[in-house]
Amino acid sequence: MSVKSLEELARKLNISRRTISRVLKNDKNVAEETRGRILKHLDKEKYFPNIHAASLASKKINVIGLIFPRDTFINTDFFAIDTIKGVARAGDENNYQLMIFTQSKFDGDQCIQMYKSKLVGGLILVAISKDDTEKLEELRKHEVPVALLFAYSDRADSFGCDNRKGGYIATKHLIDTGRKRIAFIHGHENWFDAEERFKGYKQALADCGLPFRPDYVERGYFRYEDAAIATRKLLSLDSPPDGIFAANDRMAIGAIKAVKDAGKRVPEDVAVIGFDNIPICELFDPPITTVDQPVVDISYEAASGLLNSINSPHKKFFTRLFDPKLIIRKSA
Amino acid sequence: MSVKSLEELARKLNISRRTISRVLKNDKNVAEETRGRILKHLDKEKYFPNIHAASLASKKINVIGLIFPRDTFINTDFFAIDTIKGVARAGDENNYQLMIFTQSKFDGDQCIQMYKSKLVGGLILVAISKDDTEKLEELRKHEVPVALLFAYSDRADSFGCDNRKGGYIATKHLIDTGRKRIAFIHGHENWFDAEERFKGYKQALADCGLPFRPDYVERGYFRYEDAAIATRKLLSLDSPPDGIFAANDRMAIGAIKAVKDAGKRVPEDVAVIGFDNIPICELFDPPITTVDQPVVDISYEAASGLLNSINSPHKKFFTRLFDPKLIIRKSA
DNA sequence: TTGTACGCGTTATCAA
DNA sequence: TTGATAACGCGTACAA
Repeated sequence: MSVKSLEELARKLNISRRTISRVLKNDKNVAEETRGRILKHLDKEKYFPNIHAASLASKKINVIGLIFPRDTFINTDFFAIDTIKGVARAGDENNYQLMIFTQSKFDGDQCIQMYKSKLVGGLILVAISKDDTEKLEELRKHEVPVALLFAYSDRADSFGCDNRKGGYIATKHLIDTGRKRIAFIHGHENWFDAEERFKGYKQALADCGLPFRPDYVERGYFRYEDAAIATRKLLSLDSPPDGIFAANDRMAIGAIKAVKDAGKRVPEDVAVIGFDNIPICELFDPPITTVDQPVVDISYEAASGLLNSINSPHKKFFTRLFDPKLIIRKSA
Repeated sequence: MSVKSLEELARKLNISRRTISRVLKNDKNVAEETRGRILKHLDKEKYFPNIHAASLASKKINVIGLIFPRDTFINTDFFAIDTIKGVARAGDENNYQLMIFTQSKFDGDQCIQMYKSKLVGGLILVAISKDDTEKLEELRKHEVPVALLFAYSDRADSFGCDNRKGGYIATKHLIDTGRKRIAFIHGHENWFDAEERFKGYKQALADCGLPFRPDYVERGYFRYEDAAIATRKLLSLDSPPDGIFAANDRMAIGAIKAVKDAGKRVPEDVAVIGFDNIPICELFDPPITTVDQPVVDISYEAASGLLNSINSPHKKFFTRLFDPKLIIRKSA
């Protein structure tokens, strides 16, 4: 018992489309008697408004897109779900649907295409690299509403974790627990987050009067194998570190493995702290001390921000940083 | 330099909309000279067809929906990304976009709503429980094209891993490596997968002439804490098991922890095998032997199957099972 | 080979 | 309070 259009309903009830539309939209300008009659029919007739017709006529789009470039998946897969949760929640609350796109690498033209063809009303770009950030200019020209998630630029509203602070508190924790020779395992070049964590690391060292030693910095490219290699290198130094801050948890795991393999103990001989608080941290042996990013919250705010800028476009962009949280477990 | 409709383009070129539409659709019935002229303009004018107008006119929808009930996220989060990858790939290949919905619990009405309102052309339902499977009848009545992913019913095409075989090879591996007293840590009631894995477990025992002992079966509800409790219980038996097959990796981790905490070694004293091959397995200490489901492939096929049934609806449904693979690491 | 004109199912303006 | 009617932008049967 379902009816395919307002028109059909209207004919059945001998009432104009417009009036039915009014009751559907809760418009008050309808006689109670008429409203009742329509509602009763609506109950048993099951009418589903055609979204395309509505969008076409109203020029409104209740869909936002979430873009995951696949080449960054290596770093984002573990929080993709939390991201989706946060964005979906904001969407639900505002009656927006969520469309997900995974691109092999960030593709600005495709983004413009999706917007211009009215597929989406705006886009959330997840963890695009510094290079990709340049391409935002193009999107801006086309007035595509955009929110950056875990990426930063002055060409779009940006949402992320205060990674510098995170790097600071991680390093500070190592210092506070008595470590004097603290190494840093760096992530990718051109990656905002690792860069900021590195700055926090250096700042903490400086604030506490510890020297910054370039030989205590190795690249691990966010991968645990590379972090293990980096760690072996660090351990073979004349004066090996007694604390390691890895720019993400995956690398912390690699570091811990390397330390163990070298016959040393974590945290007694070398303390290791990570970043991200991925699920494995809690289950690992030893449980990994790390820095937590409130991914769901950040994503929720990014989506809310996007919806906001869809409804009231602005030219002046902002960056919103969320506080990271130290999670102390056993590895440091 | 962008033009908002075919109409506008047509006026600029003094050519009818219909002809432009023809070159856009690669229709051959266009004079080469005309085609060239149009293409040249298209280059600089940047025209993006309005998707809603197209859908409205053609009655075709190039969007499929992927539904994740949140109450099952505890078991699905780790493969959600792989699922999205597989589905997105199938979509890309067929020019379909992907829309994602996370429902707090499976909501058939909302599914019907999305289909009837033309938001999506079909749906992939991920890991809905046996109970929810009942609600499919309603979707069928409304002729919603549906593919079940990691769930099974004779009311819709179903795609998943051959969990019984998986349970069989996991148990068989324990037996083959000399274990005689093999326990099973069960998942949730009403969960297809755990049930099937359990059947495989029993089958393997039977085939190898080992007795099935009800006291060797404990529920772990897919959670690692509960699995740890279950394991403690198992270890306190008069004749404790020397091998444990946990219905998922999360529980395998709990089991391993409990075994270690009891002062025993894995795998020497108790071998532990899991299921799913989640990322942590490889990184865990010891690395966890488990059974891998080809999640991306299964998802890809589910999506392809859905697209297929959108284009040629069928009343007779099928179930397609994919082969699991034993991944031997150190825990068993 | 090209073009006309109607239909798709809404929204929204304006008049009754 | 209600109802014609014109958009919205594209697809397509049919005609030229």
